[in-house]
Amino acid sequence: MHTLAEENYLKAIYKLSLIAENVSTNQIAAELATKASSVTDMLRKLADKLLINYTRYQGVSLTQTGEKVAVNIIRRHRLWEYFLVEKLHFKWDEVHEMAEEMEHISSNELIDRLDEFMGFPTRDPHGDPIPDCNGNFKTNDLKAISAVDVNTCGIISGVRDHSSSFLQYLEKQGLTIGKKITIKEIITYDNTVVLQMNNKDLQISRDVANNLLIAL
Amino acid sequence: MHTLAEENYLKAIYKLSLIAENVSTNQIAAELATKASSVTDMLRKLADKLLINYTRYQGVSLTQTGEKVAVNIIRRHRLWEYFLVEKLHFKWDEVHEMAEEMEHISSNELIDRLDEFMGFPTRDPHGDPIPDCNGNFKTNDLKAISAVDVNTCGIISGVRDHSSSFLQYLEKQGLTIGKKITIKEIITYDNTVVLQMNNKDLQISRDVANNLLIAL
DNA sequence: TTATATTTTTAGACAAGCCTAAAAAATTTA
DNA sequence: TAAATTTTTTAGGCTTGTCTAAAAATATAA
Repeated sequence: MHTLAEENYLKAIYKLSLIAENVSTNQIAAELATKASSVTDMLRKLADKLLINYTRYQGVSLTQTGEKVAVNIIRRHRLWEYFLVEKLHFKWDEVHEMAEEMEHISSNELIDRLDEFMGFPTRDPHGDPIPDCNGNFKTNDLKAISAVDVNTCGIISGVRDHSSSFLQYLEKQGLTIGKKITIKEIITYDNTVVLQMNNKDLQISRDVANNLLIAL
Repeated sequence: MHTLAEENYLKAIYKLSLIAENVSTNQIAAELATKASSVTDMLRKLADKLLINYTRYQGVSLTQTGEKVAVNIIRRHRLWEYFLVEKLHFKWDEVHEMAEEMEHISSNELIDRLDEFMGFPTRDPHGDPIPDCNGNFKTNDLKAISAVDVNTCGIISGVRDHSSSFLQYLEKQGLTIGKKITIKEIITYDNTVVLQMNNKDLQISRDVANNLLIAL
């Protein structure tokens, strides 16, 4: 269907589109750890295939077709992550790279059967929504802990940083998906956040609070 | 670890090595549906990496390392085929192309866990042995139906042709792995073979008899 | 054993996807 | 608004893996 490189570009553009409508060449280059000139080459190719809207110097956005392809890649990625954690018992910080490879297996029939086999899960192990076979999924209505008021309580439901070091840290602190927490205090000196979980207090840095999402 | 192309060449060389010790450039080209000149290029590369023994004009054989890599690819292929049939309920004629992609997912940890998840199967859906995590597997001691004497009986245990048209034909005739059959007669005119299965007679062509394997 | 046919390799080219260096366009700053 | 800076594109090159056409080596046949 599409080459590996094309799929990775579409995924990157999709991800960056969530932050800002129009995506710049440099942003894509940074996301994919490649050079701006390489990005320009690929953008022309993707535009030729009608997967993106592209005018020189003006940045890009996905076409409807492009977005469909991107969402499908994300569906495949998240379903394989779910499989790896729920069926093969990998930890949530171990699955990203494997899923990065597996998401390029092309058969949709395979993915739909995998979905069925696992009971049509709606969230991956990091709390991100899994698109269904039509590409529909609930948009996450989550807030970073750093963005809520003191005394708010909520359920840990997602992360912004998917790096294994961050996920390992959360695991160690017991800050995993589903846990109920209350934001007790924000220390003005360095924005450290004091949480309560299972009747115990826990301090997390501003950085961690920025990357940990809760449902209110 | 190795590129997709390298893995496919190693697999092809391994497969051809089972028929004849030394494998020729043209044989590999035919197996991979490519040109002899392309094969020569790749052989030099594989030889540089010490994966094959290669002298110009003399054909090739796998080194120990090369064979290990090849067997590992076959292990991955067959485990994924097993997964697709046993867990996702695909038919045995539908899984080859998918497994062809999946066999290149690189993590060995993933494959070992998949193996465990499925209870360490020893045969794939076509009856081929699945190498264990050390690369060991039972060699198939099977015979083509065309190669056994009249009145022999045995269990259908493998196929030589993995094409979906052949597998679909077998399925339709009920000639699936595990079935007990007796070779009743070989019609001298065209070598048609008359089988008995479940007390019913069944005629198969010489071609089919050549590609259907039984354990005695 | 020489001629013919086949197989294999070499030479040179091409597409995909990447790179560096330089030019062009857009943006920011003064 | 002109100058400086940043961003993006172009130009040209590299690697991988493929191809065709031609040359070289090997195998077969007369």
